[in-house]
Amino acid sequence: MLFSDTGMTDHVMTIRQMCDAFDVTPRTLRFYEAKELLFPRREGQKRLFTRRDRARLKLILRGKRFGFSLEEIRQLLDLYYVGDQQATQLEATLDIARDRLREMERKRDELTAAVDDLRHQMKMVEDMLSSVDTVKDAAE
Amino acid sequence: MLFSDTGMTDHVMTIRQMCDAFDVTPRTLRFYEAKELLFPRREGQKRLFTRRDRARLKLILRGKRFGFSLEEIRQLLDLYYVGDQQATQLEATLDIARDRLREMERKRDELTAAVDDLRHQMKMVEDMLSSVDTVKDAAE
DNA sequence: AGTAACGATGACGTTTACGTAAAGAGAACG
DNA sequence: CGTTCTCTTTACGTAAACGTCATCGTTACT
Repeated sequence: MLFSDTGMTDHVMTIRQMCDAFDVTPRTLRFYEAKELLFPRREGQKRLFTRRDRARLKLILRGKRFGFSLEEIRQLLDLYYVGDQQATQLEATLDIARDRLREMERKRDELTAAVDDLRHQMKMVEDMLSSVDTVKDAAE
Repeated sequence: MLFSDTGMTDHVMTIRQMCDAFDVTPRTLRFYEAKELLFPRREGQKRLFTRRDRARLKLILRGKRFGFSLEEIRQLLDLYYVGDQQATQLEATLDIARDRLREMERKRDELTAAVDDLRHQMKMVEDMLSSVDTVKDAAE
């Protein structure tokens, strides 16, 4: 069981502790649970978030910053918590993973290019400004 | 006028040509115009998209892939089409640009880390699968 | 026992980014 | 001249991702 939690250090957290730790609202956490992105345990009524939930939430928030939808993120999350499944299932999972990886690499490369573009553009504006300053210096 | 189109090569395009070229719907282009992301000229009723519009649309679609909102993209676009403004305005513009740049760099770095993570995760699954195959080979 | 405080469960509201259908203007073709 | 496109505006609809009540159930003081 390569990826299953043995739960040695399962320090659980309440919803409020989670909100403070990750800067999200309770609504968000309940929403993620409804969408099967998180699986907090229940103690009576109350939700208890495990280490696994925290790891998943971290990936969720990261994925969101990259512009992935929650549904895409859910698929990504499944890659990280495979558990003991059939090998055929795993092969399919790997295919999805390869797709996601390609997408992320493409995104990263585009982003790198965009950063360079923006840098270049800023440099032009900066040069323009400095020349204006020179003119102003000369005029004063 | 460092960034203004002189319009030498202003081959204009109809909305349909734009849609085919960029794989978007007419609705999307009109929507972007309404949100002041594009400024097609008018010939009577009809919209005519210039080289400038095409450049902007390219940046819009790129920005969307990065997970920026249209409003954020609009601010970014303004950086690329400064025109002849006051230097004080440009300084403020540069500040925004620096913020955006930092955000994009942070995103790029996170994405790079995520790509590495995913690669690592996939390798583990692949190893697991190959060991399963070995067992299967031995059993057959 | 009373009353905050925290958490749960609906259920309706909101924003973003368009989709989609209705109705009309204008060129083009047979 | 009628019809067929392409384009227009107007307007209502929709999916995603939550926000925002309202209501109710438990602890937890005091």
